[in-house]
Amino acid sequence: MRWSQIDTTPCPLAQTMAIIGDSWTLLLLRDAVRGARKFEEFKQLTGASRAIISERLAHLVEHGILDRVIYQAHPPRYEYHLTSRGRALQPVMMSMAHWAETHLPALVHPVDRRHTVCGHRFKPVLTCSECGEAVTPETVTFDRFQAEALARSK
Amino acid sequence: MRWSQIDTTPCPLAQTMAIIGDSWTLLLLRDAVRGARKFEEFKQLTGASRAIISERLAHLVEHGILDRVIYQAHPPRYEYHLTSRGRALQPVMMSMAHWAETHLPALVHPVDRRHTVCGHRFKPVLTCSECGEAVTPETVTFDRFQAEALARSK
DNA sequence: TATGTAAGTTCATTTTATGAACTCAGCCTC
DNA sequence: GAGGCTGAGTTCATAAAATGAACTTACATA
Repeated sequence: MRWSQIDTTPCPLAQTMAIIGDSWTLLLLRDAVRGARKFEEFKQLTGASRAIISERLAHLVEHGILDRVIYQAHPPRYEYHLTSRGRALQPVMMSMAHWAETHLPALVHPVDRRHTVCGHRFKPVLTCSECGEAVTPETVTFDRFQAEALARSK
Repeated sequence: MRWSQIDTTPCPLAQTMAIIGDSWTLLLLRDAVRGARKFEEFKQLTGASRAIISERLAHLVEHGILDRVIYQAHPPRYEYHLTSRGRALQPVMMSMAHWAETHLPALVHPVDRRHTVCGHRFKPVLTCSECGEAVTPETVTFDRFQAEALARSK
């Protein structure tokens, strides 16, 4: 199977990877969250080539993660704005960043991540929508996944 | 800049992507969480080519995400087990899967994700370690990121 | 008139991915 | 004891993607 056909599988992880799992794409989103808007800003901040930036921005626009809005008519110039769907990827990015801070402390700089509701510097904690307690790898089960894995591995 | 040099930057997101951001790698981890252990299981479940599986598993072992343990001496046969560092990536995968469920409902099957502490089917919610309230894109700031973005874009 | 800027596109070269076939070492069956 | 089967790979030719540099277009500024 080709990676380019990964978006034909109904797995939510595969679908998400099909949209944001390319090399550079998540860094474009990181910079969009940091406030980048323009083509040259993305180029500067990520360090990727123009062709990649061009292709990946178009891909994100196509999937409703970014909006391409004209900000000057002559000559046409565009900015890329995060949509609400794009902003909704922030938990993914925070989880990834927090994993690196915890498990690769020597390789990364610390992040000054503050919660404006309480004003504190915080760590992101994944919790259960029903009971509010933290969810850990030991306290979660994926019945359907496990059933499928068993079925497929036969 | 080449993607293969992305691991030289101190950004936590870039570091995480350098380890799990390759095509197929996250699907290998997904299947490891679902219980896959053996080379042929990973091949079956992901659909990637042998060369890719071989290379990516070695990469994950090298970065301490998987352990390669021998389970038969003659001929040598290995299993790949998630390490605690690997299991710690579950919040990342849950956030990604939940994003797809919310924003691409037509493309993915639902996930039966249960919290064993309370027994309920739940949605993962990212909360603040300090006040316990949900963290949304609107209630988080990244001062250091924003300062750097400004500095670099000058 | 010359230089600069923004957002791309094009192109030649280098790197990766893909699928099929091959390997190796033992096991299982007839 | 010959032939096939299993598991975990490796090798190879071909196809696809990434890279960096140069080019383009349409204006603005000196």
